[in-house]
Amino acid sequence: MLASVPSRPTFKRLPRAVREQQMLDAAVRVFARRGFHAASMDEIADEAGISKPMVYAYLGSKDDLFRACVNQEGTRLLESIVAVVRDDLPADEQLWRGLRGFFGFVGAHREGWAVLYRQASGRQPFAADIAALRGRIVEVVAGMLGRAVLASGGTEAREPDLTASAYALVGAAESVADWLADHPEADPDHSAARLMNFTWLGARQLLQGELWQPSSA
Amino acid sequence: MLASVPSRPTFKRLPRAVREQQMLDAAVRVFARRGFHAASMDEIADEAGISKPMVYAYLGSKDDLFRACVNQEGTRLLESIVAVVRDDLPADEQLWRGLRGFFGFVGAHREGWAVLYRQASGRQPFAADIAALRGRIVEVVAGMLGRAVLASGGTEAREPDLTASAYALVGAAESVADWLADHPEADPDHSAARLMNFTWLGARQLLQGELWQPSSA
Amino acid sequence: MLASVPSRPTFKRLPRAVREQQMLDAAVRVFARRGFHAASMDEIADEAGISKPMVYAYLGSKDDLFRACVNQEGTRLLESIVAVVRDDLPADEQLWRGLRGFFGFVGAHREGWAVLYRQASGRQPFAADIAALRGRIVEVVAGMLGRAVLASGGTEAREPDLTASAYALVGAAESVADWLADHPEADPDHSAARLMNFTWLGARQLLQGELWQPSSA
Amino acid sequence: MLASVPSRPTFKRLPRAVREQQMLDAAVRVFARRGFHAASMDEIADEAGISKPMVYAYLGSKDDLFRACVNQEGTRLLESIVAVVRDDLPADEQLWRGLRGFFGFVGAHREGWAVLYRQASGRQPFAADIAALRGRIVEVVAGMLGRAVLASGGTEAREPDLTASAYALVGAAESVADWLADHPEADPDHSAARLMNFTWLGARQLLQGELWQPSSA
DNA sequence: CATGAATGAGTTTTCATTCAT
DNA sequence: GATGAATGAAAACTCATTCAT
Repeated sequence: MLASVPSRPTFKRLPRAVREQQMLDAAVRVFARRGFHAASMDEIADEAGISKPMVYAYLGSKDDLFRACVNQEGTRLLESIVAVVRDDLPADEQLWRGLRGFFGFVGAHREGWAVLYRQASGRQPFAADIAALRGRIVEVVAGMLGRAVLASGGTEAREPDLTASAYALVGAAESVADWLADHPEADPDHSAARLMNFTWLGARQLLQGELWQPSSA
Repeated sequence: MLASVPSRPTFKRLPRAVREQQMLDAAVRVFARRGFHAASMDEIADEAGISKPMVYAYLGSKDDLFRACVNQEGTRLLESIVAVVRDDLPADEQLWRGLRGFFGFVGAHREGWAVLYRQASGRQPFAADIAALRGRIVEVVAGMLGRAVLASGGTEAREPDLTASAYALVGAAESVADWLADHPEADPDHSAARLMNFTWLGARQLLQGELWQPSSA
Repeated sequence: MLASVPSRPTFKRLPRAVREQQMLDAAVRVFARRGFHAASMDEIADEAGISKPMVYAYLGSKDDLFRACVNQEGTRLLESIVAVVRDDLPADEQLWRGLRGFFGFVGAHREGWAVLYRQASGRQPFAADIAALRGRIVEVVAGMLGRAVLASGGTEAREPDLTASAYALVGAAESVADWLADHPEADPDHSAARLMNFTWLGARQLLQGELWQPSSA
Repeated sequence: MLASVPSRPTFKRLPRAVREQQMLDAAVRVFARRGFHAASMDEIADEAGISKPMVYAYLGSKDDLFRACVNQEGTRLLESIVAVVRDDLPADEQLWRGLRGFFGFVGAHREGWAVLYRQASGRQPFAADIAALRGRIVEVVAGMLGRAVLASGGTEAREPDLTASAYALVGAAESVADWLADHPEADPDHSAARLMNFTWLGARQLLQGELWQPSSA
């Protein structure tokens, strides 16, 4: 154990898979820190400890690279949710676990979230990727809501209503998550619980037929 | 008659205030269309039908210009909400009107909304401005929520809870607005009502003390 | 006349037309000197005594710029030929003048010739422009050949034969011109005369019906 | 039988000469397709089905490689002509065979021809190589022309005249070849015959002393 | 008041070339 | 013998910003 070779960090000639992952991680950090446009390939290469041509050789153009980041983080996010939801649990429990998974991801991967939400949502070429991701999440959430309504004795809800409610819920979650990402001292589980209550009680009332009516036109 | 003032159409030489407004409006459009970084001063000048040096002379650097846009649109948004809310109305009516005001602004000024909300891209030098403005909006919404709760007989809610709920509400509203924009056949008031219900019923239950509790962990 | 202002070369703020011409001329020189790919926009800007962004502002991309060069020099070449050919002259005289115009241009505008022939002929995006230019020249030459044949008592030649002969003649001329461009000491008129003889006598014999026949398959 | 030589298909580990030839052929194709500057060593290595370092190990730098291509194709072209010309044939027959050999090479090795001829792009470091090679070709053609003239009873022609005629002939041939490539329905031998006639009759007349004289200037 | 002309600095991207295995 | 990994250098193109008129 003693007098071993002074282990310099294994600098050069790593296998492709390793380097690619290093680059992706560096890219996520830099995109989150600067935003897509302000991020420079130079800075990303620096952050990855590699030269720029390697980034291009392995991951392609800046757009390709960003898309790869979005896909990676998107997949991680989805997995964070899906991993904890189990079909054999009661509906409310499913929703609760999904929310915790979501907020847990945001709390633990601020950078990934910034890439997905603050960078990609608005930008033309990537908006589609994000929309697709959000669509998949909405689908999952709508399914959970539907089962939840049935379970709590409601009549079967029309699908458009469920989808719209899911959009609202996902939007609310995104917004809260965004706030969470800027407040590291906040507790993700607390946010999850608050939103769960909001959602669960409101949705239950609403979908069970109680309605608020505007008193005037 | 000869040598009289050559009456070129008085297109140009507008008073400063008018020109500044033209520029700001053009800038809002371009920033919304492209995002801050991708927007070029050239395109903004073009959109305003004026030459670039004028933009610099009147509104200063690109950063200054963006800040001016944020302030203008933020003020407009706040006014859209405040203008329709009247303190002497019942709390739920206030919330309903506020929501419609908000929805109305987002629907009618998507560009302004994009500038205010979508540009929350992290560490730009004016991120503080945006954060402050979003803070003020959330504050207003939180205030409405709080009064609504009190009015409907709830106990006074803690402020962080209200703020978080306001974030959720704003996020839900934006998400629904996005969905609306993609579904022109849908009725905005229907969406507004659905969100109102969601909010009102959920908030009422929640803040009146009923709580959903996780059954485990 | 005396004590005039020491006329520093009028450096800056030239009107657009002048600057554009300066740039085009510089570009022709650099493209001729280095070839399309090896020519850098930096060097072109330097040669024009202007900064790179001006080149892009006025003439567009490197491709655009090159195309502009090709068009300018192509037009000049065509004009060099057309300007000296007069329809009321005998056919052989027309051909002779056309050849002299062609070789005269090449002798006087080596750079333009290099741009047209050595750079543009092979390169995919510009080959079409050159093909069109060559087509127009061939057309003119075929017309001259046709009238020449008629004038010297031949039967009317079939058009494909004329076109093919014109292609051969133009190709021959291009090749000789290319040689000429590399031998500044050579006399363009001498080359013109030699090719004229070659063409005129050969074409006359050929088109009057005399044929060389291979003795074996 | 166990532990015998693991018979991987003997694809790789070819002897050096074979590999070198593969590389040269690939390089010729790529240089012809893209031109010298636009051709990348990557594409050449790919086309040869080998890795880049091998190209460098066997054939040296890009310049070296191009020079090798020029030499190979030049030799092949010369051989195509020389192989079919036999000194004991009549002069016109020699010229005819030479022409057909030339045409045959250009038709069958357009890539080689492009490398040799179209890349005459001025001042590259190996312009000298190309010029030398073209010079040798022209020399051969000029020789044939000269012998043809003598054989048909003309006075000995001056060498510059022959050289210039050879340039014209080569240029005419290339131009016709280009035209042929665009008109697949045309008969190559027909074109060859037409050019032979053009050349033969014109040259005979010209070099036997008949001259066209400009009537003016 | 208003603008065409001009540029320094920085961005993405590519390429010939070389090591270490 | 053969190659995947790696890079320095340079090229095309853009942009915020400023004079001189």
